[in-house]
Amino acid sequence: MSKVRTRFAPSPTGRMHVGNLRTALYAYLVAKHEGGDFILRIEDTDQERLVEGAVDIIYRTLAATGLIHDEGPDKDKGVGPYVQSERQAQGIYLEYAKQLVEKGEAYYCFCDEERLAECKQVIGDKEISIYDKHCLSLSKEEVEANLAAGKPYVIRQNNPRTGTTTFVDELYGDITVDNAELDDMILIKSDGYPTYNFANVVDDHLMGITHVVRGNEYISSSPKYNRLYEAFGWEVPKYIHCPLITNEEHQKLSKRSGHSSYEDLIDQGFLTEAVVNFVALLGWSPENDNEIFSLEELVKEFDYHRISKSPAVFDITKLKWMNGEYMKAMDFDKFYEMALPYLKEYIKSDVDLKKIAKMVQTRIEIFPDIKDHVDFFDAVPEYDSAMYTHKKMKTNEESSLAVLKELLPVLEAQDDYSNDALYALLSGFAAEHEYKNGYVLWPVRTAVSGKQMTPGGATELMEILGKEESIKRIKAAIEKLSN
RNA sequence: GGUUCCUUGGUCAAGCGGUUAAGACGUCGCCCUCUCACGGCGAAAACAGCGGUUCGAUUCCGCUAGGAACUGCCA
Repeated sequence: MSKVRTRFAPSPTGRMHVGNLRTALYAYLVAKHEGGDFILRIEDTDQERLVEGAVDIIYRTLAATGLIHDEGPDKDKGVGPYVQSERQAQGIYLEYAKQLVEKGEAYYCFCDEERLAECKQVIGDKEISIYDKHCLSLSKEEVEANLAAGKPYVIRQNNPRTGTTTFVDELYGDITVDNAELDDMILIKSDGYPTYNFANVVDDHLMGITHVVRGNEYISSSPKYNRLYEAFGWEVPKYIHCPLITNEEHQKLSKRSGHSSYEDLIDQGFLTEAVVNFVALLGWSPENDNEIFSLEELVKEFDYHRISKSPAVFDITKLKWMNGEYMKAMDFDKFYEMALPYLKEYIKSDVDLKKIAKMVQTRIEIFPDIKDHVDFFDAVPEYDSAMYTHKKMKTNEESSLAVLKELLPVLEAQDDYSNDALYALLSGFAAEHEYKNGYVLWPVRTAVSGKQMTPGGATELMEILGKEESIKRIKAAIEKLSN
């Protein structure tokens, strides 16, 4: 058994789509589970779709997610270059295409747009075109003459019209199609660049890729790739086609969903580890029912035979839950560091942000959730006094006013505003008056926060607010309730 | 339209001929509790339909329906 080699071969066209991220993850895991190599190859053969900076995004994303490649443009281990435009410049693809022409497996095509338009037909609302092998009949002399005249050309694969072609997918098994379905796809474009279809096969072979991990959308063109391998006499790699990731409407995840890329998710306050974990489980499940996996654990557990065949909906709600799990499990210092920018954005007053971070850590799923938890620290928001009425606490506006009035001098006399001291004070006060704790703590918490729910209890909040601010807020509440 | 693939609760999914059809998210209820959250316990919720094969089908086969992908000088 030779060493497993997989590759991730993205096009530098923008952000990292979550489908691509998962493909990269699976390719990485297939290799690493077997102690193999993971290779990065940049497929920039479409010069028109290139986006500046997109290659950097690819590098950054792989580094951030921990999908470290063993070989790539920046780490040549002898089968480079790892960027297709550079390989093109070396003439690699044209050379191999010519070999195919020699064998009669491919041919030059000089058809222009006008000629090609004749092959098009509209069925329903779709336009389809099947090339009619028009240029296959050109004699060698005619081809030479056209070439010499500098006529633009493409090189097409010459597929048979009869018989069938079968390829094997590790997950889907044997897939057979009629050769009549196989269009004579273009191998070399008129600008001299290879198409994905051709460059992929040539490079995967030249780079010694043993397992081709890619999206499901390539499954229908795989028979044509197989014919290429056979035409060259090359060994066909193992294919692993991953199921699609869809939106809630069961359609291809698009930019419009707002969370279609890894970078979108990070912008929205998700943690890299959670995104990787979540995406791993979209189309794959472990033998046990564990759901929280670090990348290292995934490497150990990942058996690609357990990848499922049906498409999976990207459920942002479950991702949020998972993110929350990572938030809670995170080392506090690290959490504090990451939460700080958010805390500072929503809290301008001089309070102990570390304490607030601690309160908030078990209550948020993504960082932006912090806002709703802390927006009362700077100032009590406008609120309805009806909030003082709480059935379970047996409180209402009148009882709250009475309690707060009674409590005010007690709180003014208190100097130790630590949570423990305050709690002892208030529960002592309640016991003394034969009140239930909630009967006094509910109005205090409401007075001090103006909110239905807060990241901590009344006394915890007062510890952070401090004596002066707490008293001020209680007084304001008495004022409000008195009107 | 053609080709190929897919089909277990709302979602992710286990299952690979005999099960009370796991587990998770979400939802709902209860407990804990100075609110909320965390945590604990529990509930509702699924084999697309129809035919075969079989002593026995969620599991195998076929058909139907639904969905998706491909059908580019994009990948």
